[in-house]
Amino acid sequence: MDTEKEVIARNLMEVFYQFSRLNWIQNSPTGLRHSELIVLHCISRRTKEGAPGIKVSEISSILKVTSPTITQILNGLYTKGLIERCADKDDRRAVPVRLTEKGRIVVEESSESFLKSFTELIEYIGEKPAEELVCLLTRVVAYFERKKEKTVI
Amino acid sequence: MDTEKEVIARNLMEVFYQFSRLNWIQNSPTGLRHSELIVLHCISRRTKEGAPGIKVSEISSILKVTSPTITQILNGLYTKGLIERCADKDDRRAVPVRLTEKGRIVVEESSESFLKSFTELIEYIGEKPAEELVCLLTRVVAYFERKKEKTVI
DNA sequence: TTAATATAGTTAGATTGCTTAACTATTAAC
DNA sequence: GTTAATAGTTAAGCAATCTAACTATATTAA
Repeated sequence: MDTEKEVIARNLMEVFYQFSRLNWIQNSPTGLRHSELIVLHCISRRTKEGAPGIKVSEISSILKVTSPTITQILNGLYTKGLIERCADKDDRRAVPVRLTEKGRIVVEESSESFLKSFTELIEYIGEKPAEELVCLLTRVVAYFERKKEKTVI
Repeated sequence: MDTEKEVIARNLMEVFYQFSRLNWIQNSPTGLRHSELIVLHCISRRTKEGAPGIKVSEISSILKVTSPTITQILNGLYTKGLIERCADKDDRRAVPVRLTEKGRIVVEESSESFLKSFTELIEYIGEKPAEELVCLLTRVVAYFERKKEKTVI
């Protein structure tokens, strides 16, 4: 006989699974992969803050993936002419990247449709519930990340 | 200048990203992949309901992946001795699968630790908030799945 | 100053989790 | 009986990572 908690736990697992297979990142008309879009936005965000570029290690750290992962994604974006690689004047090892004009256009367009998609989601579930969702998911993330640390030790 | 909704939208995107990269399926001591664990549990659930086995198409439908995906996972589980393939007496095409004794043991052990992990999560965020989370995520899933249908047409 | 250590990024290879295409055997519909 | 649909399988391909190994550069220690 399941306890109340066990029922909730099962429901959580199930909805987590469903979410895990969700395409909340919409497909790009320009044929970019999801990972590429995310990195593009990451670069855009940083350069909007006034930085001349963003380094592989910074993207890697922000997105919590390894730098070879970022390098491969950047290679794709570079091939598609959406980013350029610069030289860092303080550190010859570093390779800051920034958007090309083409990249900026792509980011702008996808930002708009992205934002539209999410503001509509907020309208769908309500503003207060959306804020609540952010809060709850943040705590879920915190729980599992702390659990992961414990497991490692 | 960002509107309130845009701020919430950004926060949602960010926490969705973090959540999507979360390992809420814990690693199996027996070296099983996450996908294998999920399929094992799917089989277990159905056979607990009294069915003699579950077909590829049923798993495929429940988990919302294609049948070649399921076949490949089943191949792995079969190799590891965790499932057996049966003959369907009504339809010679169908291949119902069920757990071996070994598979039952694996499912039992992982079910326990799985459930423990999630009941602790529920204790962490609270029972009412956990129920709220199920509800909210379910609506998020519904929103994006409906949005996907629209896009296809 | 030189040597040892650490760091930034890259390439290559491997794994996982899917998908689609093509196929065979079987079943259902006409 | 013939045609169309279905169940499952195999093979190949793609996306999204990771680790290992490497080179060049910067930092630290001797």
